Amino acid sequence: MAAAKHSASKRSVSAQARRKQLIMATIKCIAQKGLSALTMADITTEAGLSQGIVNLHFQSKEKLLIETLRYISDEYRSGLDNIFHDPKKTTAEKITAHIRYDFSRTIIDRNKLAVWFAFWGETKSRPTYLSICADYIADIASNLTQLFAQLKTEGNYANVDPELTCACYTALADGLWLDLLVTPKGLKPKQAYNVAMHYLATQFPDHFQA
Amino acid sequence: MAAAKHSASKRSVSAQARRKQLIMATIKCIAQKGLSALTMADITTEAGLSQGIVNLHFQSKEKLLIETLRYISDEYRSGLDNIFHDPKKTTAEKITAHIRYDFSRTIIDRNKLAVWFAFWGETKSRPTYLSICADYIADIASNLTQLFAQLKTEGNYANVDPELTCACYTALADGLWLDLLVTPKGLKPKQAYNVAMHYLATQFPDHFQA
DNA sequence: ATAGTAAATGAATGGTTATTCATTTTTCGA
DNA sequence: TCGAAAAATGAATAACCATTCATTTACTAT
Repeated sequence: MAAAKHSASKRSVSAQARRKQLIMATIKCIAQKGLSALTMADITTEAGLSQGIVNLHFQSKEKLLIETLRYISDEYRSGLDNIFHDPKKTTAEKITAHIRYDFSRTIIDRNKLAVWFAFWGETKSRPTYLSICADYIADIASNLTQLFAQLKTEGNYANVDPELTCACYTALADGLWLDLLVTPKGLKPKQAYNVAMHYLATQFPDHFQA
Repeated sequence: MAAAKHSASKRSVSAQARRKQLIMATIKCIAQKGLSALTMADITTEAGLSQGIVNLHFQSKEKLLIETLRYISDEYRSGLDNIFHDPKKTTAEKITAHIRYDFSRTIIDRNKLAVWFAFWGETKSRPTYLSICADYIADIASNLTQLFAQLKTEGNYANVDPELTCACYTALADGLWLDLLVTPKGLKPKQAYNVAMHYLATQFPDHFQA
């Protein structure tokens, strides 16, 4: 009856979809107000739902925050896993895809960057946040080190230390993300990508260009 | 009278010293509890003073936080300024000193790192935090780029792009700080220093060793 | 259609916390 | 030594906010 029922308005949405809707609203609100000024009312208003909805679906604010961190963490990790396990790509192509991904629109969305750093800023005092972060970091470092080790063999790069290169690239990417967040007018995504490539070119000059 | 009057106990301290005492307590508390759970009571208890003291010296909690960010920001910047303006150092020595400083005990104190990242996580929503950060970042980048440009000339490094090298080193250092904060058991200060040196060695191999 | 169930609402509650300010303590010049 | 001014205190206040739950609304199976 009547006009079209557009979008996920009001009811008639699965519990999972509602949870995701709330997580999205949380990401937006953290970016807009910061973790420390964030209220339940902000989140539910942003989601266009009622006050009590978060407690209904997540029990508490703290649990919603943890699920939000887990959401962006899983999203990031799964994107990289797809690249790592893609049988159609060579080692060098996987590395290129990894870096492209690190500076793609999905990942360097400033709302999401704000969420990353908001949580990182609290890890020292919140063991749960820390363990979620430590978890995916170890996972990714292991894959990337392996890729660098393979390329070292394939390309006869005698002087490359895969672990060191991985530590350096990882730190560099984190730092570039920070720059993209705090100096959005100073550094553009494309430039950040170029900086990352510039470093890789120093390690694997036959495969990557600055 | 009786026994000795040790340390800055209770009264008889200049306004400036009291302000610094409160800033120090704030740094410790942010590291312990995080920005979002931080209360005035935490800070005043840590300082061993009364409830109302922060409002007396800083007017509000927000102003204390801003002064705290400014404090660590100024401390960091002034240390680098001394190095940059030291007439007894060659260009290469200044760069080495800069990196040593970036990974020295004063700077990578985990309490202070926690404060840096706590504020960075909020910069998107707090223009004041952002402007304090953006300010010192621009300052330091300008000095460091200049040092790299000089060394390029002095050492005939035709392929070095001083601005790119500065952007890369700066991001790398930020990322390594983050690692030191979130994975203290994974990365030690000395290793972080080595990673930074490893990058510089790719740019100025005759002056720095990986 | 309808009853029964699940989802959502939002006003009320209770705990927390920044800020205020009347009072107390300390300092210091005369 | 004394008195005025400055510094510090901490109990009281008022605002805020996460959570609860009785009630309402929507969905589904019969």
